[in-house]
Amino acid sequence: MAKELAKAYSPKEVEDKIYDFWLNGKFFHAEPDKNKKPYTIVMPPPNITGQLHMGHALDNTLQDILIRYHRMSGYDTLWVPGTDHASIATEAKIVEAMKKEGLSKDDLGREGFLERAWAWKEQYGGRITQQLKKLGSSCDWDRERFTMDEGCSRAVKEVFVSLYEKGLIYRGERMINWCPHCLTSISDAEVEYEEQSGHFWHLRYPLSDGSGYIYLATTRPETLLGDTAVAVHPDDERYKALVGKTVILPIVGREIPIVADSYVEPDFGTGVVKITPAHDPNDFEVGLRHNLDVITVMTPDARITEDYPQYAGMDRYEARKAIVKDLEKQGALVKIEDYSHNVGTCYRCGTTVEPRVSKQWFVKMKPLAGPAIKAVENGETRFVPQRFEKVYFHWLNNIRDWCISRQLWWGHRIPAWYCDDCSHITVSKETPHNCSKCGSSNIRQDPDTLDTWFSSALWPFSTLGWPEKTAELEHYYPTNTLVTGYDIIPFWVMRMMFSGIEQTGKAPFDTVLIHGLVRDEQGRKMSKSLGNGIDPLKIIDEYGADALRLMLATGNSPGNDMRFSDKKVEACRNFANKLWNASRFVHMNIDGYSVECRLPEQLETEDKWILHTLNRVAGEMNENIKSFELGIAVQKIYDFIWDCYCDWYIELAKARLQGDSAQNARQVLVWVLDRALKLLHPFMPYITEEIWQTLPHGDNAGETIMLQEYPQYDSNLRFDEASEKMEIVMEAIRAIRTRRSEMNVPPSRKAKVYIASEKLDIFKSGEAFIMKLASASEIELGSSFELDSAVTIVTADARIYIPLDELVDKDAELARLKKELSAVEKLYAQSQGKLNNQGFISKAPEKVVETVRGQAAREREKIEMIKSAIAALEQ
RNA sequence: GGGAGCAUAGCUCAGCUGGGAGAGCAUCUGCCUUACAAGCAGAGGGUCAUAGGUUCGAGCCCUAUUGUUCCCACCA
Repeated sequence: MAKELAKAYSPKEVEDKIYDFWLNGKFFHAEPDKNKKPYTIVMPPPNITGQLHMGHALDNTLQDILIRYHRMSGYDTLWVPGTDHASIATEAKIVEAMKKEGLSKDDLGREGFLERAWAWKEQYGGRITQQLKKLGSSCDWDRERFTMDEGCSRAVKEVFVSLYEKGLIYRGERMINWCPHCLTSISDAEVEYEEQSGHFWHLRYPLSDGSGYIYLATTRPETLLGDTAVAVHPDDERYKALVGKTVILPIVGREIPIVADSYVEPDFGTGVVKITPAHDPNDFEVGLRHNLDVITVMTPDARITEDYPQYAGMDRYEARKAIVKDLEKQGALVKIEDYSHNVGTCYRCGTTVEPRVSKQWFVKMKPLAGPAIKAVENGETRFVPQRFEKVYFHWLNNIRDWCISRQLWWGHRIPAWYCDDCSHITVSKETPHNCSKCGSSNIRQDPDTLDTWFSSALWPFSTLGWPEKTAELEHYYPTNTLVTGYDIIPFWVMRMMFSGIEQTGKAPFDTVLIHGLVRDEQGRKMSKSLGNGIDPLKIIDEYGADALRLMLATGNSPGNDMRFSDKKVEACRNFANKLWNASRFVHMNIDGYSVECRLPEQLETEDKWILHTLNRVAGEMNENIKSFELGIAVQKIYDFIWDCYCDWYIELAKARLQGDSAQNARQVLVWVLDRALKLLHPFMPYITEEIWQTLPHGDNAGETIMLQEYPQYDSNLRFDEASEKMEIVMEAIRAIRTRRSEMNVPPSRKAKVYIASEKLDIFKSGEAFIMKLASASEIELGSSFELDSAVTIVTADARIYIPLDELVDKDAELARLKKELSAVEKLYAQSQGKLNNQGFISKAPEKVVETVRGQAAREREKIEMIKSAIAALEQ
């Protein structure tokens, strides 16, 4: 059922239609099939608040390529899509939106707020998945999940309780990172450090005994209010005598001890550090070692507490100014120095974090990290590229306990209940009514929720039904490939690894394919604040999803960042159009004839050449894709379609389509196109499907290219000899074209071509092609010619003459030939040099030596050809 | 302070386990050759950052250097 194809490919008219066709056909859907090997990817769930950006586009393009490839290669292929509730990011957005209405969380209350959050999820949660569909993502939408859906919630409780019972989750008062804007704790991984310029305030604290001062410097004078000691290094001779004495804290007037602690670097500054255990993680540690008081001087939103009436209510920075001023008044300020240092900021809102002591829930990491490290060390899971192992190992080796409680409402509520009567903590999967210890019914659930990554860490198995032993879990777990950017290895990959191993005994995937960032044209990170983000949907709208996908897949190697540019997408769009027009050509020549997608029995040299080439490409592509060299793979089919199929085979076929072997040519045209489309399909799914639909197929072909068998290398399609013959003819054609072009002879000016060669049969069979593709008016073959004046062209296999009399300058021809001769002689000398080198002959592999011998032989032949051409010309 | 990446044509980048440097874009020339001007046929353009080393042979491996980007790190 052939149909008319439009003149230029128009993705807009095709893509949505095809996507619906795929959806209606349920082609993306997977059911566990024990007879097939599974191939599974779980999609990194985008945030429900998110919009599709280039990073998603890249991530999902790579996944879709792998999924489509494996589906076509006969695997039971499952791609699980879904979204993440993204507790902190979503809650922040909702709070922001509420603020515009003059509402706060407390106005709505927990219930009201959650109602609103779910409504938000309903409204925006589907947006990004819609956008993913535009890309052509072939995920199983019937299995779409959400990190807060029932199944995931159940898995979260299961894991929390089990880790708690094993003693791997505990509640404790620790120094944590606190975001004064989001008003919640955040984990170490969620702190981003940035260089900030600030000051170094040099202060002096008077010794209590009035014997003098101790000098120190700080970047945060406002924390002075909470100082409970001053520390020096135990070996520091300058201060040895002072240890054990006390100083009077300026402004506050508190008497605090001078302690000795090796944390202090004697060489830095004065070698004295003020210790504020409540507001600095190191000071907290020092405080523990010396039993110091922990005095919190700031409220959760980083204002000074009521305990210090002169500063109460001021935020950190106002307080800093005021305190510096007061210090100056008291004469405690010695000097101010400019200083730049690293400051931790909240990765969501950018606010400078405030280290804070508070009671939180933690996951004990050491016991979990070990097996996760081992799984990569022993190859159960590997990183591609391998170097990212180092990032992974580094994080796990230096990991500290994971703070998992968040002072947020949107998220999985911590399944812990506190007893008002006996203060026992009841941790349970089911909501308890009584304290598990004293039986009291006065129990209250912990108001906090879990870090959003706690649920995403379970994603590879929670989405497959765990903790139930479902058929899905059985069949599809462990999953195969995890595709993600290097930036979330510490957030997610690592946590999925230890969670998967701890809960299921198996690492959640065999391969972690890491890709880089998509940057803007100038190489900058795309960001909202720079406003340099490029909307993938706009690009799809303008150039088509296939063009975008091709651009993202090409010229990009695993783990490396890439730059986005319209120019590149345009080039990819042009390729789509090229393919489109090639199939238009095929249609023009098969429509009206009865053509099957089947190779004819009688294959011509050019048929064998294209089949041979395509076959090689198919073999290589399979290898490349298996080793995740997707960019290399797609480049090969791109080159094949454009350079081999369009620029050569179609042109060669034109010469035949009028003659006796037209029917055979039609079949080869169709067959090769069919195969090429299949090879290309994972990369450019829409256009390949659209074209494939219009072509004749074999009887057993299904209704979609998606489910065709991915072409494999086939030794029956190897035609070395015919290919070499074809290359000889092609080389002659190229050589003639080059010479004509150099002399500015337009194609319309045909000229007779004389070919002198020992391989006349080859040129004889290629006559028609030389006529057509090298603008020959007539061809004469012979062993040698004597022409008065002619353009001389030499290949390794032939001397070719074109009598373009008025364009020929005999001396110039001679000069040109001599120049070429010396060039070839130079090459020949190089080859001979190698062959004369005993080391090369004895140590280089036989294959390489053979190649060089071949080169030398061809160079030798070419030299002979040129020499006899020169001789002929000189007569 | 520790670690990693990158440095190849004017630009953006490929180059898989070492075996005679590639693509796209840009530039130049000539073409409406009946699928495609989003095209066709050609051309020019590279001491593969620098210096050593290993090897019969290095863009690729080793060492050092320079430049650049990123990640990690509690020097107040």
